[in-house]
Amino acid sequence: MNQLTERQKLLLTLIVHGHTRTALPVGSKSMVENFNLPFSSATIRNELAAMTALGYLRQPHTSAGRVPTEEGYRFFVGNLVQQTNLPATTRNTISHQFYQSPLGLDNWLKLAASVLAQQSQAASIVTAPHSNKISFKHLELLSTHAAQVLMVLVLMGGEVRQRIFALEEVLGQEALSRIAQRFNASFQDCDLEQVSSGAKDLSPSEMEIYAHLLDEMQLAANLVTGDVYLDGLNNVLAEPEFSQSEQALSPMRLLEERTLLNDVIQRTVMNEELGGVQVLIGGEGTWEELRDCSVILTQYGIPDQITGTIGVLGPMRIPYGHTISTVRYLGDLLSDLVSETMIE
Amino acid sequence: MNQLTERQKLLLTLIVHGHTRTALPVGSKSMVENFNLPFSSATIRNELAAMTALGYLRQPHTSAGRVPTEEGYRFFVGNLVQQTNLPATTRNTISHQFYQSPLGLDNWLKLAASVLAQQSQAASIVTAPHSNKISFKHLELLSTHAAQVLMVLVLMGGEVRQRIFALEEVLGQEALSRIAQRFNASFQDCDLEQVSSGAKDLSPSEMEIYAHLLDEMQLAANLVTGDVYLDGLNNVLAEPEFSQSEQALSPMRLLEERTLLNDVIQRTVMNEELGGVQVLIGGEGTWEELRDCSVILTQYGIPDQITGTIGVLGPMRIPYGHTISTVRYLGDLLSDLVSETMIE
DNA sequence: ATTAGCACTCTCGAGATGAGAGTGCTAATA
DNA sequence: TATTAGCACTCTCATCTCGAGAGTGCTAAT
Repeated sequence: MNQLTERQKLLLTLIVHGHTRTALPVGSKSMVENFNLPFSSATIRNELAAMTALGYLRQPHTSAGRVPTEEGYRFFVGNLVQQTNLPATTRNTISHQFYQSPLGLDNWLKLAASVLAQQSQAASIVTAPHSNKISFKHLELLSTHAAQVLMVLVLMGGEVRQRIFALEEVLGQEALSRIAQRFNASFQDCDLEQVSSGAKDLSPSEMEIYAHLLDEMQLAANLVTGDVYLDGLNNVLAEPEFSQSEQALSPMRLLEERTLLNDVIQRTVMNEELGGVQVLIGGEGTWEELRDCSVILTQYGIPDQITGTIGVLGPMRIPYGHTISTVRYLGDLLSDLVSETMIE
Repeated sequence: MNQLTERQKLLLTLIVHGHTRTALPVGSKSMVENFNLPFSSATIRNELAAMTALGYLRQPHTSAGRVPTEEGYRFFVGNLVQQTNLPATTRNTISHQFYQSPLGLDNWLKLAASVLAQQSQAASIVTAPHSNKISFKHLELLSTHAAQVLMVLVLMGGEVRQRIFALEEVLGQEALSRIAQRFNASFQDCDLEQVSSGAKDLSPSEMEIYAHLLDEMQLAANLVTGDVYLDGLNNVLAEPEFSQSEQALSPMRLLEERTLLNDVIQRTVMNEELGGVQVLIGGEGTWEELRDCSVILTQYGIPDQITGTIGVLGPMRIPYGHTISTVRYLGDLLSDLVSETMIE
């Protein structure tokens, strides 16, 4: 690992900040002017040449200023970025909004997406929290119309799932309630496996209902269907690097297609740094669509029990310090909210 | 009302189609070539001049071809568009997808949005169906943790709403079930007004729960929170008229901001034509953001009971015939699905 | 090790130019 | 009278040139 001198680190930091602000390459002369540094532009040029050779900087063309490479950003985020805690006033404004918002997890998630988008001036992504291990909490069966039944299933963690189906035979509300009561008694706190092995002496109608119950739990376990809240798409579209609409399409696709998003989230949950916040810079060689983007993500919720993801997608020159802090703060906030409303 | 000759109608139709395909102004010479018409370009020029004077056509600049004006599109949609029914194979492909999709209204809505976006090559909008008159169907109270309670409320129409709150006093599951049972008995099929006037002899805890119940019903009645499913945003971004990212932002804002969307939907439900499908061309003087856009909407569900909206936002040169047919078909499909799963 | 100076390179915006497509008008034609 | 051929004219758009501006690398002096 090639170490940089302190002065080189300073220069890298300045270039990152400068380029973050202006979206333009930054050159030696302008650096001296703007930051009035204690050395001359020629000195800086020498340093920049060295860092370019090391792969941390890049020139869009001969005789332009320098721009950080992916490597450069990675080094910056790994070693140089300063972990500012969000100022107290900002924190208060945000938590106040949550306090004022109507109750309910989905409202909070929407709000989190909205706040994050506004704070980071980028696109935000919030996935609904999801129990890793599903377990049965409560079942309700309601007669709706003829043989049709509305099934409401409550899982550990407070996840509520509903399904409407029709039975072969018409059953009244009393009969349905009795069945629900029986299932509630036998499956209390059972996980998917226990429920699937625990069926005995069922009548045909009970068997049908049991099948739907099992199916719904399985669906919840795999949960391809988890809600995803997006906000601030226009922020990323407004960035100059995405001004040609083609360029903007690829990251947009990522946000719209669930599968890609899941892929990114799953592969990113590996290591723990920056207080659990993950930073993915420029696709990391894996995601061609993200060549010019960075993604900043964190998990929230209760580890190994019920977790969701909150994060941001923006241009590679996103203000890392502030964005990382914001993502972490909102992640912690959502974690608190989730554990408060958690069913034990 | 200025009537057009048959030939002028033909020419208008050709211009609309031509411009829909190419996004370019279409001129007299190219029309003769492409459609080999039985009259010369000079004749066409005369006609075009007349129609330009009438306000149906417009020249982006002197000596360019013609483009339909809002008026022109409106005339086209009002008198000239042919109501193609969707080809049977397309209909089958679509309904097959619904058949294959996992059960559940929200999945259907997502699917509808996705199918519509793909078919129309524009942005699709689907709002969740919403009961116009809220009425109580069933209440369930579950103890979660200490004094915390999960309330699950089922409304007529199968809408399920949930809320978590804490009581002053800790109540066991049995006590909660008893309260729920009592509420279920007294409020069966009551509407908001009846529920709000029907509270008598309540214990302090019951009073708390009752307040939450009432609040949740009120929330459902106003339903600012209704889910909206969007898809195909990239389709509209890909259109050449929105290639400068600024231009694209305004319609995007419309889609992201709930309020604007509701506004458009509400004001557009007036008259019935084209089989209930509404066509809003170029903002109609009211919505500046939609100057270059058209919106095609229809209501689905059961009129006056539970309704939602499905539609499309695209460039003004959207293929009206096909898009209108598609919106209508999907609206009908959703209506069927909703009434099938309707709670009486 | 740092810096002043200089020649050189590259982008970017401002005109200049010409091909192409389209128009309106006039006069001839069916 | 309706249609059409012909023509002069207009406007855009892509391409080109050209000079200003910003930045670089290198060399020689401090």
